[in-house]
Amino acid sequence: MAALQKSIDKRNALIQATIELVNNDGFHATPMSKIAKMASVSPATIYLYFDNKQDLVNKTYIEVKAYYTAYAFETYDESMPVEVGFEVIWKRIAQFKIKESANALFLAQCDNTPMIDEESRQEGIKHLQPLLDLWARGKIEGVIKPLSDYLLYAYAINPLSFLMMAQNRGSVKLTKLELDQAFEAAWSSIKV
Amino acid sequence: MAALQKSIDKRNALIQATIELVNNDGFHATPMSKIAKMASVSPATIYLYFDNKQDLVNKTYIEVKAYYTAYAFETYDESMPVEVGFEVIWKRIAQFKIKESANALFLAQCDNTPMIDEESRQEGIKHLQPLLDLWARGKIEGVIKPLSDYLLYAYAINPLSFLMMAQNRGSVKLTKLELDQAFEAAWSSIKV
DNA sequence: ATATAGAAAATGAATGTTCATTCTTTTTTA
DNA sequence: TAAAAAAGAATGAACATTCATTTTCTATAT
Repeated sequence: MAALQKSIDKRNALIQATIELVNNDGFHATPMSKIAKMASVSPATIYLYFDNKQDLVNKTYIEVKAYYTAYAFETYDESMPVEVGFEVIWKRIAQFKIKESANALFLAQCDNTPMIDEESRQEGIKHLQPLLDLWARGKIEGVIKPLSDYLLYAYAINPLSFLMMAQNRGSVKLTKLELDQAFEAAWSSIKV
Repeated sequence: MAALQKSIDKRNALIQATIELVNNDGFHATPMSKIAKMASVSPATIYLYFDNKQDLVNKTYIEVKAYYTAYAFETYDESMPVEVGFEVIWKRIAQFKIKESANALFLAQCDNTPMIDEESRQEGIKHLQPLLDLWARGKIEGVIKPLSDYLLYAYAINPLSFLMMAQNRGSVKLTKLELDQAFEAAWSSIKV
């Protein structure tokens, strides 16, 4: 038990170090030795937990993605009206991008580069299903425009990623007002 | 004259090879030797045209960005009404993402990773000024919502990048209809 | 027009470093 | 005390960059 606990701590430390270093320097500019040092572990120890560098980053991606989607749907309930459901999910996602910005930044980087295996990427997409179901219901009820899921995502959700990245770079500071405005813009673009 | 011409050809070949290889493998997974081979040139020759690898990718970025913005504003004229001007620019940008997808993909990758120097990134942003001016005019005339430029960009322009990347990955195929729908969504989110 | 010397451009082969991964030994755990 | 976990040092490959030569240009003298 104590041993297992210790192992989990080490694994977590490795995952955290990977996120932070990849965020700062990018995947290929991050040596295993640096990850090990930041996790207070020998380089060789990494290979007790992961097969190799690619496996480490794939598993980190999947783990962060799972955390993200759990966070996103935390307060959502399928019995909510479409409009309410969308607002609830959208605001949780926004909150995630703000409060968990390191995690969010890591996901954005993974989604925008060839650093992740296509297989792991697919794995990550599945998790958004409840949102797709909500949109399907919204289309049937005539509340949401009959657009493809990709279009809905591009206008309703993805802009948050862009804003988060800009904020993280220091180019912009998202106020409460701007966040409300962003939600309005998102809703305007997909509502009937 | 003939010599200069030859030099420009080699430089272009190097830039093209950089774009293609970085798109496929990412910056740090692209060795200089591979770039040289694709450009039919010796590795040493790269250093006659660029200081080092970072300089090569910075210059490639700035060059592609300049091409992009020239393309975007090609058919725009400041005397146009705001609504028309926006549509004209938006559609040119869409066209660029579709017809010049390799260039567009390269820019997206640069904008979403730490691979480019902050200085080169700043350099690239300036070029969008005519669009910002158009928005300023639109706000004064009460045609466009009084949102920050980052918000406007996030909802009016950036979704195109997302759609382009998804299309490039084969996840979606943008039809003429979907492009029109995308424009409608973009306009809905920023118009008063 | 042609030949040629000197400069510029280009090359392939080194160089030295960095890094992922493995090996052998030591430490910790049960 | 034996098995598991961890460590640090070693290994070998990959890579950015440089070096020593060779090739190509160009401008001038014949």
